Amino acid sequence: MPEYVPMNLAPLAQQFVLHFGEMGSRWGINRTVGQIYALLFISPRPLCADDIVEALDLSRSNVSMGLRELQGWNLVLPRHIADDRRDHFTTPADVWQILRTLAEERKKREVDPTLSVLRELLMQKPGNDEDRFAQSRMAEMHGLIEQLTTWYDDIRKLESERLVTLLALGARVTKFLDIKDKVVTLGRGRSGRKT
Amino acid sequence: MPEYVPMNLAPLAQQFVLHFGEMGSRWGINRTVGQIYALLFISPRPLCADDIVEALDLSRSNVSMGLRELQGWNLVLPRHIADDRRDHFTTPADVWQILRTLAEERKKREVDPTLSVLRELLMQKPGNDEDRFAQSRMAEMHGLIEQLTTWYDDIRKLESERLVTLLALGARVTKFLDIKDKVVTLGRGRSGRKT
DNA sequence: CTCTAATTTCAGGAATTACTGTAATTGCCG
DNA sequence: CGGCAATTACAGTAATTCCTGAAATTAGAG
Repeated sequence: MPEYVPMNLAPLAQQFVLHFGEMGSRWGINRTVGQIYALLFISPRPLCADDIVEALDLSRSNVSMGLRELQGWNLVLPRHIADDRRDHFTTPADVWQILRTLAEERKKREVDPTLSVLRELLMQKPGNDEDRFAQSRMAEMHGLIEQLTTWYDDIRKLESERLVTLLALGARVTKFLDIKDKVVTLGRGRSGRKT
Repeated sequence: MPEYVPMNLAPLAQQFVLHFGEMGSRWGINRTVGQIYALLFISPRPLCADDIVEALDLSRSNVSMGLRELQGWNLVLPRHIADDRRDHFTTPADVWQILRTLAEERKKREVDPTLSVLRELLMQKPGNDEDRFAQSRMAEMHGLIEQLTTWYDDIRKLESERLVTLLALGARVTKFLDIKDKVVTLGRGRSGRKT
């Protein structure tokens, strides 16, 4: 339903903001939080809460809660503006930095808790065969997540330029490994791993 | 609130199932869908809807809807069982395959729509300077997503063993590039790219 | 310290999403 | 074709999440 939404926004900006609002629910944030983020992302200068109220026609307190949530995700930063007592907010300029933040926060919320539960459950003694099977499945899942997070820990420190290079290389990396697969041991800091 | 939940499940399985239920909301699925998936994941044999009703104490129709949703995600597959008219369901055995499916489906739901909206908005003529700035931001976002999806398209075809190797290599790949960064052009199928 | 602008908290109501039981449908078997 | 088991659609209700306006709090300026 294309419910009427009075926004004081240029058409391009408005379409962008509305899209982020709609996607919000799929991304685990709500509509207004999505809209606030989108607005800040495309804004050429930091905005204060009242600017956002005006642009998106939300209540003042809703904007306050939305900004708080976005700050909790480190996706929005307070930025002081000279000669204005009101807080202003921006999104970081570098989109690759934004990606890193997003990855970090989603990992923290969406995978770390599961990893720790899995570790705990794998410590318990199985009561019967069903349990034993269940634990073997949990072990597989645990192994996969560990592998992914180890890789992520390795990758996340890369500065943007490097990361782009690595992405551009993509799957072609494995071509190397065919020819010369001892390289896997090349720059290893720590000693042997289980697998 | 640790609301009373009568599940007919071994303690280990129950803890796992409850955890998936709680995480469900963070993952964009609801509690019961999370629980159903968890149960199938650790079950040594395919289960039918009634088994799930029994194990999790949900209504029959709720289970039906949950299974439908999980099938929509390709995370759960119907599996016919001899001499039983009822449909039975499993999760795929290979966790790496599950990861691939998950990535595929999340991309389809969470990034593709945004990519296409961005493309569309970038075609439009800006009405003023604000629009021009907004478009430059959208172009940055678009570039990032394109880069990621290109990489993903490259990676997703790898069979599990290769993928594991690539993950294990991690950031060390870039060490190579320092020494010999012409390799970037090695196996390129298509001609030059913008960046 | 007081006054005022800015922000946040919070309780209640609105909107959305999830769940249930019943009724309808499907499809297999004789 | 019935007849029966299994599944699904759906409407009503329960639960959750979201949003608002009013009241409380915070913080700077004078």
